[in-house]
Amino acid sequence: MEFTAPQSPAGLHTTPSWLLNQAATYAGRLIGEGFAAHDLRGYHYRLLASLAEDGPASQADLGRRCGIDRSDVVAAINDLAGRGLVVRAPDPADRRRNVISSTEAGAEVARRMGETVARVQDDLLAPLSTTERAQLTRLLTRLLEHHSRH
Amino acid sequence: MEFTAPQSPAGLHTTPSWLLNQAATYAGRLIGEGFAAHDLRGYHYRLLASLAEDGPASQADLGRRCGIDRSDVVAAINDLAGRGLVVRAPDPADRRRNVISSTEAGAEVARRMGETVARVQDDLLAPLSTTERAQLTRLLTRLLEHHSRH
DNA sequence: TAACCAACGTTGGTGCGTCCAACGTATCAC
DNA sequence: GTGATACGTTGGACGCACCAACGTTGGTTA
Repeated sequence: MEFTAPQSPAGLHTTPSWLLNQAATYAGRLIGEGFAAHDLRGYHYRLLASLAEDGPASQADLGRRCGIDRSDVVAAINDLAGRGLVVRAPDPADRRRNVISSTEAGAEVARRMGETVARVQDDLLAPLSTTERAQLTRLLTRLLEHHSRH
Repeated sequence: MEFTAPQSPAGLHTTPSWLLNQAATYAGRLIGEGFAAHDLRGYHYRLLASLAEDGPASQADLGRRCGIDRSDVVAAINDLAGRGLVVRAPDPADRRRNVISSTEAGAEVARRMGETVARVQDDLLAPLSTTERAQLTRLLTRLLEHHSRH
């Protein structure tokens, strides 16, 4: 893949937030291309993966689990339901809620997209040794951990 | 700042591209808030910083220097010119081109936004030691370097 | 029981960053 | 001179993230 990095401003080349942004943009491009093969996007994968891993949930809970706004969950679930990857059923115990469950087809798509994601990691981290990959993962995890507990 | 990290899908918690995306999103939020104080956005900063560091250039060259599409450069330069931060003048040597130069005010705004960016780095990297910050920067640089030379 | 507040799904809209296609104009290489 | 290329510009698209508001339903408290 052709990835032409911006040349400047030179000062940004050593600015962590810029490097982070660039690396994430590149990773996102790889991921996006991989997902395009399934004609789905990031939101769909997050939802399918969450359903596969943690089971059925209301839309609001799904949104919280995946870090997606309630309103965006609606649209994504519409897409997934339209393709039979997910089932939306009213919750008899609480009529405000819809219970979303993955279908067999949905679980299969989640599995294949997961493979795509795994392949992308290898592409992305190709220049780093195993130790360095762990280092990077650890540093990023620490960063996020810290900022999520304000 | 309140940053509520998504809970799941659990598998993503250790996926580098996901961590990268999350960290970049958070950094972008910090940067965006800082820039909002100047009523400007990322594109504007990149352009102003590039002009300050590497001097005047045509819009196309600016786009290449900053990694911004030509068409997006047009709009951003319109904004900057409208605020007197930048001057757009036809290039006498090549009538296809506009030469964009930073004004004094533009240079000053670039400087102040640069300070904002520096402050954000400190916020962002707060949980990491000096050594770890250098490590992170090095790893990300290696990553980008590798992928930009395909 | 009635009043109130909170949570749910949904609609519609905003913003930023990125990218692409197409046009008319100007320049360069042959 | 002709054809390819670069330029600025317009107008549009997409993905992700976010917000305000509404009607409906549920829980809490007076």
